Amino acid sequence: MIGERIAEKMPVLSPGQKAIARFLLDNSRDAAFLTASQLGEVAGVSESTVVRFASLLGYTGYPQMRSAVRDLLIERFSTLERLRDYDRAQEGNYLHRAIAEDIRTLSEAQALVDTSALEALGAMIVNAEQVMVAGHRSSRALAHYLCYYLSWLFRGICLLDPETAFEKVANASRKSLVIGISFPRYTSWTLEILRFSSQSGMHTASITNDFSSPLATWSEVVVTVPWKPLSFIDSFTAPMSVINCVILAAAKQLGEPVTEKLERLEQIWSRNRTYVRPMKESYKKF
Amino acid sequence: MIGERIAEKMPVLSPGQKAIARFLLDNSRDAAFLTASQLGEVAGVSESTVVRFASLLGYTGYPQMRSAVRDLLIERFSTLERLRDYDRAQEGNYLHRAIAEDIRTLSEAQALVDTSALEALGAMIVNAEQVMVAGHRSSRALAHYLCYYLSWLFRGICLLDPETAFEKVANASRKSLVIGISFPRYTSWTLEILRFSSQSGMHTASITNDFSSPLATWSEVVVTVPWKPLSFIDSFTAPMSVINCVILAAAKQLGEPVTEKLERLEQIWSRNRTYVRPMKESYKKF
DNA sequence: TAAATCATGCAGGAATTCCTGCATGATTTA
DNA sequence: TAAATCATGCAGGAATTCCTGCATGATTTA
Repeated sequence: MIGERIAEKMPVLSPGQKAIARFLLDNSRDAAFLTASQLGEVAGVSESTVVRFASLLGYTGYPQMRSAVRDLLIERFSTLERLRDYDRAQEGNYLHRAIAEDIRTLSEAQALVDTSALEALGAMIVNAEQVMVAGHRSSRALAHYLCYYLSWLFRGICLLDPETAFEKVANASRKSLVIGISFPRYTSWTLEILRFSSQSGMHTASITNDFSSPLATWSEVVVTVPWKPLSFIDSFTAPMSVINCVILAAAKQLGEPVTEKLERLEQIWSRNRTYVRPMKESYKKF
Repeated sequence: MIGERIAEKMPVLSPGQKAIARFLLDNSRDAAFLTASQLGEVAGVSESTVVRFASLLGYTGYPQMRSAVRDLLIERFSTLERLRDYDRAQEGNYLHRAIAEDIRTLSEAQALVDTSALEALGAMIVNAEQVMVAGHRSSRALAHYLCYYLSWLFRGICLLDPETAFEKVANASRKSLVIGISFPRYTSWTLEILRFSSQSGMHTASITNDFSSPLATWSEVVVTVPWKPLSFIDSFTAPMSVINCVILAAAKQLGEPVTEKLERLEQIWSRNRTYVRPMKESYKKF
């Protein structure tokens, strides 16, 4: 596979060669048909550089590299054809089917998603003094994700953990919001937190699979997500997508300040080197 | 379109030309890549006949005809891709569109998913003495999810955290596996962990967006997931689905013991009241 | 700051691919 | 049956594409 060869050599590639690599990875469909000089042109380097790139990857020449790209393209093409012909679900191995199942659930989620509930939740988040998110076991991943992005935009975002959850809720203002995330089989912990919060007079919301969920009883706003387990796994693909929607809805309610906040974060990140530096410098490192 | 040109000329074609025409129509996928003499060979005629066939169809030369075949192929390819995309993107509000975008990315993931890489990763997990997962910031949600389910089936699963990550890796056996999860813009921390692990002689793998990812450099196995940000959010819907696949692949490699382990877990959960008791009883409670 | 190393483009020759005149044998027409 | 027409392959030249030595300027190292 050419992708692997590129990955392997990535650190030793020169800027021009990286340009070629990126073009190949992003546009393999078109690259499969280009001559060395054409590829050079679109990548902004000379024909020579392209040819040398091919031999650097271990091909005996440019034509051999192009064949590799072609094989890749043909394979993708056949996969697509096969998937179409045999209607997603049937064909492919168990991994393809697993993703197909997620796609189906997600389509359902799209059809069923309750926009007004999402926007209501968005508004609650914006107006809350503090937002606490409760999710346990597998749902904790979702809770973490939600908290992570909300904390880009809001203050007082907090991921509840079993050790201190009740204390945190007990000490929070009445104007705070507690969001519970749980899917069958619902964890007792999340339910207890939500009940306690609701009974303490706080605002509550839940992200769960259905209105019949026990969480719904203690929630002012319920965002439902169709949910289908995959073998023994819960498959949180659809909930993940809907949580994106929650974040977007909250951001939209917040309005203007979002851009400003994001810009400030950008500066902070670059000052603190949170992310890998862009290409050219990381190249130096190796 | 070339098909029409062929249809038009069909009655006046000689036997050799008909052989070419038939090959082109039946195998346009492969024909798009052949030279005149190669096409002649597979069709059982000489190069000359192929070239003359091209001009008979009204092309100025063989390369022009091949371009037409290529355009056809590319168009079919894009159509297939578009079909998968359900084109719901248009309708609905921004929340519907956000989910539609996720669906599209997921379809792409399904087409591109590298089954062999997933299974290789599954095997690595099964054979590792310990499995440590590194994910930071938004990717931490994914790392948590992966760890959570792996710990149902395997011992020695561990979610690395910034405080003790290097110490844990340094003390782990060489037979352990470190899995890095990161997407653009890659977090430095995850990269460092992976590099350190790889240089310490441990097994490494990564779940990332592309072979050109810096993580790929330090990974024996790379599982790629197409990844598209949604506004300012990363949208980990597709990665979430692929992580399900990783878990499934590992479970499948483990084989028989899975059922047994799950049954034991069931007993433990019910003994510890981890989950809310089934309907009837929980209903009484309220 | 100077020397060394490296990436890159250009140029020109090598290799490949394409095109076409001519010869040959098959098929059709008279 | 004989002449004419046609399809086809071969051969060799034209065009395109690929490859590599050399020079240049950038970057790194000492």
